[in-house]
Amino acid sequence: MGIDHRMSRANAPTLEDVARLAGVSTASISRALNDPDKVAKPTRDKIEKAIDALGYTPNFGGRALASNRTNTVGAIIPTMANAMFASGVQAFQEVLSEAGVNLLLATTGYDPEQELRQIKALIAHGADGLMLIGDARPQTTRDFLDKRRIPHVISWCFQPEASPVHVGFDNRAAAYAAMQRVLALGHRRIAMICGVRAGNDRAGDRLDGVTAAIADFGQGAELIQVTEARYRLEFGGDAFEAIMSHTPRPTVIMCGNDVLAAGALKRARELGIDVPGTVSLVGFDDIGLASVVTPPLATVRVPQIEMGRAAARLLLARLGGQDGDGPVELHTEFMPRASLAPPAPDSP
Amino acid sequence: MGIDHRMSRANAPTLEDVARLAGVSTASISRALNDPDKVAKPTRDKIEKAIDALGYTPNFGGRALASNRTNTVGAIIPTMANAMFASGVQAFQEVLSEAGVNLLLATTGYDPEQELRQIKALIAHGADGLMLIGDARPQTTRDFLDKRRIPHVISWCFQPEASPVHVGFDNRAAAYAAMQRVLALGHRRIAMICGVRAGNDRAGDRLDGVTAAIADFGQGAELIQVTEARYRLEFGGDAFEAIMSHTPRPTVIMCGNDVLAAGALKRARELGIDVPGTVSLVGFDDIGLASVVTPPLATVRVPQIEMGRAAARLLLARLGGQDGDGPVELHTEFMPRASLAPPAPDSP
DNA sequence: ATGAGTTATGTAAGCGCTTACATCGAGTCG
DNA sequence: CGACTCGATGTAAGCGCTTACATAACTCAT
Repeated sequence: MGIDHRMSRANAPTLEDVARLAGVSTASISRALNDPDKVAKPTRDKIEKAIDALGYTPNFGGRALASNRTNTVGAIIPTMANAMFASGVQAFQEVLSEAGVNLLLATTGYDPEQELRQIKALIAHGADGLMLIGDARPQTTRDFLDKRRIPHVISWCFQPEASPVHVGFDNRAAAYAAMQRVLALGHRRIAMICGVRAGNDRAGDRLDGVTAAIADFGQGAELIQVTEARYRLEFGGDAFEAIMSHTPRPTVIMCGNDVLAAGALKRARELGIDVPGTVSLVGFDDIGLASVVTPPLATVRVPQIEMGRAAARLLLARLGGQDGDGPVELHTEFMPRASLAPPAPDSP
Repeated sequence: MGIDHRMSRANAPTLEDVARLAGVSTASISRALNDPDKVAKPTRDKIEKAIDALGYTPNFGGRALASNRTNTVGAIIPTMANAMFASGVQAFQEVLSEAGVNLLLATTGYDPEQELRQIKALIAHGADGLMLIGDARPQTTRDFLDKRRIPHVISWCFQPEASPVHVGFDNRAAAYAAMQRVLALGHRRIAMICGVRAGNDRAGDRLDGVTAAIADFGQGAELIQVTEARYRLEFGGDAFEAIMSHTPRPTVIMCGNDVLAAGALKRARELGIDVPGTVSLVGFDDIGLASVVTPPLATVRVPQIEMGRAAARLLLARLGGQDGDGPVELHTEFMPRASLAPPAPDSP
């Protein structure tokens, strides 16, 4: 390894090499690189030629040390296995990339301790700022972000009293609206397969929205069962099976996200339970999956791409010293599809 | 921004602060941090106490500059929209994380120029090494990797003559094997929806495998149509529709990946074409989607997680100055599922 | 006891870059 | 035409860390 270093160092031209070749000072080159307007055109040309001739690229460590910035930001998400985060992060990265900023990515598996560990790791690795998902995190973590004055944005959630670092949508309101649509179709016996709520405010908010909509609706509507399940196909299936093995059965099952709903749907097929004939299914997120399964899943469309982009823009603004125009609220849309139908007429 | 810097600097304790408080030299602290065995236990304890008291964390730039390492590696993948890459990258990142290495992530959208740009960006941002997907890249890019002696691994592909930087599976062989299985069922009129081959060796390899298997099989088997399509649901659907609107129709369509196959399946449903009654469909990759759609997709299982892990291990080994045990070949498995059945008896 | 060998610590020289400040020359204006 | 301004460039002092080398404090066989 020592050898490697020496070799790469030996190979790598430094600012001083460029300066010598171009016949200017290192300061001018630095300026030409970082703030071209400060350097006269002819000088800039000489410098450019020298840089090309040597194949010079600035040394990252030197730059970071002197300027105290890395032009790198971190994103910490629960998992990439969920297409929703994957596409959001992709959009996030694309916007950063256009601004010459790179992305450090880490995952937590929905574990708050893991999140703090990753926050520390990314900061130690030089991230200038962070993008985090959701609002549920221990005080320790909040304190760390505050004390270290770490520029960050929080995405995938939005509360009426959101702070300027938030960019997302109101999970509770979206779930409330979806539930209203379902109630309007005539459903009264409702079950929910909810994501694990510990350390995940979105899961809790979605349940709250469903609960509140049912309560506000009245007319005998009732949430007869709630099962928590980790966001994986098979757990969605297990939860579905558990719910359907109880009497009375619900006429509709609201699911914490599309993965759970797809798992439920798959299990329904395996059990010979007709969807939506026997029971309707509603998902959340509208990932690609939702429209490909049979029947297609009714769900809530979440603007994943736009959210990733908006998060990137807000974070870049904050890093640039501006406030950005946060908080940013994005809107969701209920997508009625064939997995949702009115309850069968013979169900009381 | 200037103010921000001054503030964060003022707040941030340096090695010297710790040294003063602990009553030792900065060198000892550096050693305690990077190579604890070199420091006696009592000294280490004093240092630890001082670090805790000050809340010290090493400054990234200083460390990178002095040691010429960042403990950061980059991964450049075509897209995160494909669950296959998403889960591979997740596994990659998890292994790195355990080794205290962080991940810089960038995407190319399958564009070779974009790949080179991202390689340069990640290197400029201090990546010690890179993980790249596939073997198809312009000479310019290869030259850059060579001249700069950038440690890297190449994943998602494997050729018999693979170099030690490869970790993946043989796309051609996997497609060949799948095609053999399909031929054994009795199919003779075959079509393929192939990924875009420009800048994507895996797409080409898969087509080659299919072609070769058909040629070797003989017995009147014929590849009657090949359509290239970008890896998106709707393009898979379009290709399916185009293929099925020609006569003679194939009895089976091999698809370049599961996304194309799922798109084809969706379109089949919309067109009222029975799968597998009228035409069988075979995918590739075995992403979660494949087993959730109706009918479930016959496909080729690719060890995404294990590939990500193996890539990480190999890259870490190479960064550590060892050769690692590359190349690493991983194995695929054909997954027969309901979207594949023998051809209808009335088809000639 | 003594010198060689070993281990623990300190000293100080950079790593490559940015940037405050100094300098210089060429306009501009009274 | 001299004082002054202003833009372009150079000078040089760090930024916080690692590490080669020097030094000090041991151990232990002789």
